[in-house]
Amino acid sequence: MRMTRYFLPVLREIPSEAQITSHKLMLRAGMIKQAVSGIYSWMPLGLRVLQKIERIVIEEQERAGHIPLLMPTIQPASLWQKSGRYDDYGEEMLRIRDRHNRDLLYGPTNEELITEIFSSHVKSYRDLPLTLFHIQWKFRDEMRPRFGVMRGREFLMKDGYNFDIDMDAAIHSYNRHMVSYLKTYERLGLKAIPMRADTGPIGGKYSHEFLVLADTGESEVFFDKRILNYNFGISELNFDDIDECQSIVDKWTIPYARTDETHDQETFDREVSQEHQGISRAIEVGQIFYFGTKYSEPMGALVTNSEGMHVPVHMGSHGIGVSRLVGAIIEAYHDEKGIKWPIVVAPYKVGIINAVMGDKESCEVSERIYNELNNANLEPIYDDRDERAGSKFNTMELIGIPWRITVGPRGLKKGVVELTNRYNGDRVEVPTGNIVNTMNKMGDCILD
RNA sequence: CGGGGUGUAGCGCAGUCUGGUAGCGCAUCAGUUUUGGGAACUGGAGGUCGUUGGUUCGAAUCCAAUCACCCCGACCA
Repeated sequence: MRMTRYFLPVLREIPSEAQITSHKLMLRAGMIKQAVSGIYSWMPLGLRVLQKIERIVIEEQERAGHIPLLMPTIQPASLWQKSGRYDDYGEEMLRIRDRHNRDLLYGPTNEELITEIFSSHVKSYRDLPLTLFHIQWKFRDEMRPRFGVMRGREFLMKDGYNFDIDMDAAIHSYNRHMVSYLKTYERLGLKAIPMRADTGPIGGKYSHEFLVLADTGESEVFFDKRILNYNFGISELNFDDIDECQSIVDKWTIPYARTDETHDQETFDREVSQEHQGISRAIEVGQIFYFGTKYSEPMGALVTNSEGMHVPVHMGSHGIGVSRLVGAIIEAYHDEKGIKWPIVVAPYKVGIINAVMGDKESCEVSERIYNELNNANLEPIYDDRDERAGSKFNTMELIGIPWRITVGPRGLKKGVVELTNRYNGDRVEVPTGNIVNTMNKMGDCILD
């Protein structure tokens, strides 16, 4: 992308509405624009990041065997009346009425809708297990939205729902989700710790929240610090292997890790020695639930089991806050100059700075490098604006592009351009020829 | 929803106490000179001072109502 043709409304000054780092940086980097309290437009740069995260989430879901579909944002009130949640959900649910006076709502979650879909098509245990998911905008009319996309009213969420024949099978689905979530967060460059959680309005007995430690987090968490050394790794695993999933879940959930809702100081002291006790603020980036037949019973989601009996399916639901993750990643990856995107979610991978627009050779070499990187799918963004070099450096650092190639007469005299790593500041001079090779050799080392 | 704060140009702010018809920095537009860490000069454009009503000869300024946004709390992916 050429900056002269792009729409990148960066701000030099921090809008007064923002308090926390990620919100300030998202506004300054021109990623979002508030439409009204807790509701944002995603500007081109922000959208690219959002979509990259979405892509990773989808890939990991499909890898775990979960099936994508897409449900609407608007739902009929009647479904929620059937489950009994229409009255329970309260003011957080945005209720709407259409021209025929029918009661609708902007979905805060989709248990009812998915159960309806499931029950009208699945009748036999032979079709189980089944896990369906989608990534869709949700709306929860928070009393007090804040922190930008971290706590908006409208938010993008991946929510998935598993259907199993009995509790044992559903627990495996629960475990499978935990494993795939751990993998997803790790790919995104985040250390997310599963913590025992309250089930809230979703209901049920089993639930874990995934929390990323950050000073600006909304929850206070208590955990065994040794969990921080755990690495999921990228090794292949079989999501259908019940024992393998269970052992991973055990490893991650046996050490003490709880939010303030479920924290118990006595247990904490008994299970974790003083030196290993960790207390921190944290951002919740996902949650998984097993709730059995809470929805399948009232909504009549029955299947025939192997004995020919009609039984309600066992269900769970699972959410990843996709739009919130954008903020969470920035909280984890930034410095005083701006964002430092992990390369897997970076909106562009390489920024090209033409340091002297008046210099003919600089322009030619910049153009050539831009075209080469583009053709190699290395997602370059070329700052071809007629600006001072300093201004371009600052913009590139603010928007967090992982690699920067600086082209200018100083280097070109020696036949080199400067390659700078946003993550650690390392810079090397590289020959102007075959930049694509050089970049490919650099690999994905930004998460290390 | 309780408590507090703020609304003045795209962004950041001053002016409000003490009423006299709006200003600064950045951004923006034109031109010239510049050009490796947010350039300089010259000239220009841009504001129903959140909204409505009131007081007054006169309101950004005083009074009232209202709306919006932000912060602290209680609640949530």
